Amino acid sequence: MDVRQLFGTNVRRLRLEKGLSQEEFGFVAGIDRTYVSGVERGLRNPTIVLAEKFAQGLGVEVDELLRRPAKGA
Amino acid sequence: MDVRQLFGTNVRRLRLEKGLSQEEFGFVAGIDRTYVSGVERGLRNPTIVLAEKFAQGLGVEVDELLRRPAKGA
DNA sequence: CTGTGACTTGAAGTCCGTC
DNA sequence: AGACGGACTTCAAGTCACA
Repeated sequence: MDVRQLFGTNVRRLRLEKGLSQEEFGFVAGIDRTYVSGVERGLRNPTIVLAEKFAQGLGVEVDELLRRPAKGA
Repeated sequence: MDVRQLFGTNVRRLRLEKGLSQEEFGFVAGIDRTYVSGVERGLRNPTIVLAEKFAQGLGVEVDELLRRPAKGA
């Protein structure tokens, strides 16, 4: 699994859990909505600084967004 | 603590634990020695794809490099 | 062996709009 | 609400010489 895909999947999951649209999330996180879209689809390769911006907007730690889903869960 | 500093500190710690010089690590990870230097000092803002390259070279998961040191340890 | 400044090229990141 | 396109500016990627 590609890191970008992994990152995007985690972002989407957490964003949905918070019941936010891409636009709303982009607004609170201070990130362009088209960029959010690209990231969630694994098309973008964000920097670690941007990654933290995503994390803060989602209320989680950065490393959580790069964590591989636990198999046994 | 800035993410870049955090990332760099983790990289340096892990690299030292493996007893590698920046040059040696750069070689195994396929990253320029000066780039490694810049990252370890928190001057660079690597992308998540680069971050994974660092992780692979160090034999750890990506999220580990962005993990904040546990206070109670 | 490492730090550092400088440099070119490519991609990150933003903004516009459309479907 | 979200996918997707183009054009644009900024900055990261990657490498060098030198301390």
